[in-house]
Amino acid sequence: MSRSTTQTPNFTLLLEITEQTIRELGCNKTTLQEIMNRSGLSKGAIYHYVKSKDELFALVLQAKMQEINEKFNEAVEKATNPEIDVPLQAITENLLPQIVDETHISNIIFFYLLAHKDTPRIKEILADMHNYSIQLSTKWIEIGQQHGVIPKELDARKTAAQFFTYVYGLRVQRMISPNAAPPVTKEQLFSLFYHTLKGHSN
Amino acid sequence: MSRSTTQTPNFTLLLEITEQTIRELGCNKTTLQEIMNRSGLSKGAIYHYVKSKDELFALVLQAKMQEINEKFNEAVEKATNPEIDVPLQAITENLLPQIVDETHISNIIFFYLLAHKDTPRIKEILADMHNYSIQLSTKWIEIGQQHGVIPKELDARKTAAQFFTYVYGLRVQRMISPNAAPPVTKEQLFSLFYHTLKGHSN
Amino acid sequence: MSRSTTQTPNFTLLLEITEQTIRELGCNKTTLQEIMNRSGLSKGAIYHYVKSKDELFALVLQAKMQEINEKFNEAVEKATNPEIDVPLQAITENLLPQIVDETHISNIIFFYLLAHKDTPRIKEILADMHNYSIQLSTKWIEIGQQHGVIPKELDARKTAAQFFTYVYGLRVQRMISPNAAPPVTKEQLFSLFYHTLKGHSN
Amino acid sequence: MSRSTTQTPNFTLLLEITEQTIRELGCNKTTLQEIMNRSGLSKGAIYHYVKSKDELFALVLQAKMQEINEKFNEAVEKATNPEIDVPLQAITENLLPQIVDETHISNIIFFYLLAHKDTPRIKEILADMHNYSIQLSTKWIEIGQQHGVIPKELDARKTAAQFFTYVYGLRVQRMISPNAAPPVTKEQLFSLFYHTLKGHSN
DNA sequence: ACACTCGGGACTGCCCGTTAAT
DNA sequence: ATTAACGGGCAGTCCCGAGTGT
Repeated sequence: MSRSTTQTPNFTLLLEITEQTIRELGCNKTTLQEIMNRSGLSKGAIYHYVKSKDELFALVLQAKMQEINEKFNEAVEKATNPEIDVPLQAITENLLPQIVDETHISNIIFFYLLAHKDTPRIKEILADMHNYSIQLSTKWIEIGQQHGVIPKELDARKTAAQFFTYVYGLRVQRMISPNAAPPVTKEQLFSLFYHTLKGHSN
Repeated sequence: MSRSTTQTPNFTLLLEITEQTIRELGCNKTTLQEIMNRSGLSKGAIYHYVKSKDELFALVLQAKMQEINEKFNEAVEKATNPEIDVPLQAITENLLPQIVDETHISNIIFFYLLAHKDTPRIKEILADMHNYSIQLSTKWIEIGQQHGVIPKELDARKTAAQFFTYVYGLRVQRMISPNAAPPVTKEQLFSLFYHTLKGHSN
Repeated sequence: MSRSTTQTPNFTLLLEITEQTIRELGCNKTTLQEIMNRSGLSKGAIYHYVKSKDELFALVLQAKMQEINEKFNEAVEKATNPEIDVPLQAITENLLPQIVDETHISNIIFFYLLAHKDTPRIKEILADMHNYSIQLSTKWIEIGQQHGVIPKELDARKTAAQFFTYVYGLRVQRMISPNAAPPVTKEQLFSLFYHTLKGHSN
Repeated sequence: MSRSTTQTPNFTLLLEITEQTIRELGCNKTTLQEIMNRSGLSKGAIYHYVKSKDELFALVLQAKMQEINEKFNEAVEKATNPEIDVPLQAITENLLPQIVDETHISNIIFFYLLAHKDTPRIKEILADMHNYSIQLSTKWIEIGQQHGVIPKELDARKTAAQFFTYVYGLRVQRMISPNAAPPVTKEQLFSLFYHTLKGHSN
């Protein structure tokens, strides 16, 4: 899949249709047949863009991550720009929930892929996704440290990892009992985060 | 499936074979055909005991939980018996790792089922499993409180839930990057646990 | 199946449940499982009364025929009793429609069995059913002849056969296009019948 | 299924094999497995051409109808061509028996489908088949009227419908008791036909 | 580069019927 | 007379690749 391929209208369509279908039917019931019907693309066409159904799903997930990344970079730019006074907490309030509270599609795809991790390609994508998240989070902590909001002696990367452990836990819990656990509030998340920070040097 | 059915030799065999096969091939590649070949049972026989492949997997998981439960009860009996001086920590050391460090089959099945939670029956089993774990953990905390090891003002159930959130997170992380995250040691787990206890009243 | 068996409460129940289920779901979707669920009988119990699912269906059909037979005999009794003046036409008007206009279950079962006639047992039952119908009809014509309503030179049996050929045709047509063919009125049927009578000596 | 698909060698093969198999084993015992074995086609290949086993059978039936249609058109051409002197009766003698005396496969498939008419698709095909037959017959009667062999005051379509009712009846009877009812002779059929014509205006 | 038809093979779940035991 | 346990066949679904055209 070349770079240029990524921008093909049909490929974009494919991704959108897939996302929409997963949203409606869930991953398991989203068959190639359904995607074919909805998109008008043929099986051959789909497999021209993508090596497997799982990879297709993974690409949808990646696209979602891209979006978050862009928003993050914008926020970072503002935060690091001394001219603009954006407290770190603002980032937390706007951005973190998106990462955590993924009731939406990313979460569904994520756990679908997790169950298919015996496919090497999937495992790889999953690991990438994880590293990417950690990276994002790390950077964010570092900025906090620069601003003096987070103690500088912390290992940013380790802290990020710790934090994400909890986030994963929250996601699982939400999947198991969606109503039992109320959606995480900004406040909870924030306090949790600082708690993680202070607690462990691990 | 009546209670008596559970003890049928063939049913026990079925569970064992399934467990073994999952261990070797993973959930996705564990086909009914393979189980049929290995166990010598026919498809009809299997479906006599079980309503679907997913339910079969879920039953293996439940059986594993049963084992843990029994061990737990034994431990509790010793812990509550004043004659026998078994410090609470012993439970933690022996039992908790089993719950958390499930590199083994339970974890694999768990995440397989999580990806199939759109099947109502599976969702149900998953919720049961969760509640069951929380229950176990709650009881364990309460014993700790009776022995004065754990502060009595804590809400045992909430604490247990908190704790398990983290445990789930650990499991996910281990699945994504098995080598990145080193196996959780007893000490870590114990400290984590007490940390959770102290931290939140949430 | 002994004679006594036929009166067993469970057997009666079985027949009723089956009939009801066929009425709701049609023959093809009426599975043994469904009948088991509804009746509370186990598979073994059912197979104690009946040799196969097809035979079960056939028995329901036979039971229906029994009912018609009884009504017929009552009518015949009245018709042959000189004291009671019941014109032959009364029989025609009340009884024939039941035989012909079987939008109801008998028709459904009949054609279901027809498609399974390669099973010797079914073929046999079907033939019985046919002969039985002809017999009934023959007797009816003969009564008509005794009363002078039907010309005596007709071969009652052949006429009955001819008549039924047409009736079968009507049933098929009704199944293929239920709305196209309007329900046969008493008048039509009666005229058809007399027409058949007059027409062929064949 | 596009028009071109219909001429694919494999599709033609599929139809032929299916027909042959039904001829040998009957509809119920004609399994996909058997067709796969005989044709060498895979299940995927078959389901590429056809949506279900029933549809496959229906297509065989349609193909048979096509054949009759072509023969009919040839005959019609000769009959309407004043140069060629072909009495109408010739058509009747050669063609009608084919329609009626279907001891062969069409009849078997027809009643198989009739028992599966709860599938909407099948019901549709069945209705088509019926209309098609009526159309054919209607045209044939009209030609007869033009040639002065059949009284012009008859409603051709209604007469055709009446006629087919009887034909269906004959088919059923033949299926129930093949030996009881001797194969319909040309003479019988012809007489029946004219009888139908004269009798009803209905 | 892009698209599609055709085809292959694996797998699940369903369903009917049988048998051993009681 | 009734049940649980069991066997095995079948249809339909699905993912995917091979070959073809454009």
